[in-house]
Amino acid sequence: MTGRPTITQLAAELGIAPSTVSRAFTRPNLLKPETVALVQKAAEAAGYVPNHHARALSTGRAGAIGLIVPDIANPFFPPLVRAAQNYASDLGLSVFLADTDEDPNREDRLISRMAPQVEGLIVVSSRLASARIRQIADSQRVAFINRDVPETYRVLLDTSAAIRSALTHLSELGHRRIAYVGGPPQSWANKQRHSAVDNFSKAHALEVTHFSADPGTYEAAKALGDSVAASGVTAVIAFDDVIAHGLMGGFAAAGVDVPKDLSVIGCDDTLATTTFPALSTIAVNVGAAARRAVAALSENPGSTSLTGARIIFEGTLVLRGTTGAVRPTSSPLTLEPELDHPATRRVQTGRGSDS
Amino acid sequence: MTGRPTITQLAAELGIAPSTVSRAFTRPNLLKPETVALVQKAAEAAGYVPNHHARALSTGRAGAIGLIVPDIANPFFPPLVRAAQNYASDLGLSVFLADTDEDPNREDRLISRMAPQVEGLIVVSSRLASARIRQIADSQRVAFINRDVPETYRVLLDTSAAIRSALTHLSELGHRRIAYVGGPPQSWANKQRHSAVDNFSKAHALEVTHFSADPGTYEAAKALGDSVAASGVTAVIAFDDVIAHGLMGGFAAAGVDVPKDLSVIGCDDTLATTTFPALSTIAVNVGAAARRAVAALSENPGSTSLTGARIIFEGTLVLRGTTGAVRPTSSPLTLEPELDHPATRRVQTGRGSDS
DNA sequence: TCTTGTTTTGCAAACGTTTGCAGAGAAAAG
DNA sequence: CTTTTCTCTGCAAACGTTTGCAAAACAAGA
Repeated sequence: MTGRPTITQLAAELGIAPSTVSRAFTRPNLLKPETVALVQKAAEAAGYVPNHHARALSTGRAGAIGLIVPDIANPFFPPLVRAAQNYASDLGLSVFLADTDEDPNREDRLISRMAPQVEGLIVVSSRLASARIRQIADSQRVAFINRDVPETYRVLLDTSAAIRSALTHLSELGHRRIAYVGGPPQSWANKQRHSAVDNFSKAHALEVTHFSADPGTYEAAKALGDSVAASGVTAVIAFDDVIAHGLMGGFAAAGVDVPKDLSVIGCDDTLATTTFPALSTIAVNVGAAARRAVAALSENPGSTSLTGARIIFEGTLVLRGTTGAVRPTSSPLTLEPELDHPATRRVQTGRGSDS
Repeated sequence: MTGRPTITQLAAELGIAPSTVSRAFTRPNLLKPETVALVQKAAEAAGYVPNHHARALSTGRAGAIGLIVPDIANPFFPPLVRAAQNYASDLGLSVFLADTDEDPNREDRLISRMAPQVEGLIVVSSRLASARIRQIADSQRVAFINRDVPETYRVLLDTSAAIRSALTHLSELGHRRIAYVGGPPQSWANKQRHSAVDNFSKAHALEVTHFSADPGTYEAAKALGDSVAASGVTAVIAFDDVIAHGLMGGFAAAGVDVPKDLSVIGCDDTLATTTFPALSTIAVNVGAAARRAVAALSENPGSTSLTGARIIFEGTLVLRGTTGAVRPTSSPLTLEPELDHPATRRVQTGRGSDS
């Protein structure tokens, strides 16, 4: 009828003051237990639910956080938003979700628009320039995931140690020539993985060829399959599982057997068991990262920005079915032969603050 | 310093009334253009952003909608939330996302908790009982997707026509014994697809065996691979692409070739191009459904509930690489032979209001 | 019975907007 | 130069909470 009942209506009905009703919910220990019970019964009966907006206006606390991701359709993100949402829910917070569509401008707009109405923001895999990020972090409560800009609050899923394990493992299997197939070039994770591969290889006399499946899609990776197979490498490390999966699709189409002809290791463990053979990959604790970020936002609700921090969760190598010993004869596969040693295509090796 | 500037502060600074400032944003045509410009400049300079909570409190419009899904990690949902979010954003609405974890109680709680703070709710693939749904629909503005309860506002992705096409196609290829591998039993889509297969088969002398990959996961489906292969069917229609994918995993492990030994057709077109061979499937317009639901919520903002409606978007069969002619000799595959004609396992054929 | 102290409740202001109503000018009409 | 009509702006109340402060009620100590 008259819409949802309000605290004032409840109070009138019970012949008590609105403030008392309010306190029955927010600070019941200040009230006589019987009063609390009375109010609760009436509230229950009337179907009263508190108005978040009024509360937010009064307390200055929004009761919500914002979560911004580049592309929710990428399988890396759903588990993350799930974890964030669950944990936020436990803390009594709702979560606004927004998708930037990989567009930095959209991301920037989204941040400005959401920031004022929430307790804080979680920005995952930001595509913004470092300078802008620092600027934002100065005036907004925002936690970044997988973006490493100094003096911001950031939680990072670090795979470099796991990548080193992966490379030593490959090396023990006899692999000497490996490929790294990168993803979105602006991605911090991509840069990080790229250099992890480079550094280790340099130190251990492995020869690495770089490829880039630029938008990071299955199709892009699949299209790269032939070139990778023909490049003479015997193992490949992919930026993430969807690229690994795409490569495997390309390999299968080209008749290249994994792991007999080529070993492949993915990253993120998003699809691992859904490929055949099951994908060896680097598992990464997105849930922990998400929860850490949520927790950070829920603390110190007063402050206008988060104090800088660099939280790291390390990934771990998990071996499944796509890695094996190098073929007895490591002679090139029978594909249209390219240049003997194709000039190793280097894809941006920048090691700035957000590498 | 003093936090974000407010309308009142802006007004004071400019020596005008708060209402004028407010109108400069909400009804600029009521004001002298110069005044509007003046206010806008000052707002820009001061970094003013309107406070959504205050606005919501004053207008009674929340400026946000809620989106509730059973499991964001299931690849069916991300494109849907993406479409919903994009369209909502165009309409100036934010979106709250929540995940019920397939738990009806959690879903119920979530609905009650979110409903009061939003313009309306979109509930996808609800696992709630029909009676409860009707009850909710009576008092809340909620649009359901893929749940068919009379007198509610619901948009349905109807695949039955496409399933008929799929079956006639299989039939033309010579298939006579097919399997339907179902997903979550409470799912409307599952019941609908189940009966579509049944009805058509009955009418066209196809023999259908039912299986259920109950929680609907890749693993469950993969584990079912052997039984399906051994059941003597020559084609299978899966509830969705992840089940189809799981089955293909199982088949691959068992040495069963797709499509030579067995044809498979998925549903939803969520992974289609990422399998090898590429999965034949039924494409479904989740984006349209999501947009329709958002639009419904944004209309008639005054009303306390949505008027009943049944919007249908039909799926279409898309043939890729997993369907082929039945094998010349349709003799049973060489797996441990089960009973000759395993009693067709029937999985819940209920055709109630939410079938 | 009168203090004094404690617990429980009420009053009223505040949070930042929006909006109906009315007042002030300015323009148009007489 | 009035009167009327319009355009523009201001006043103040309202939205539903929370919360500092003070009043009231009660209990305890004297």
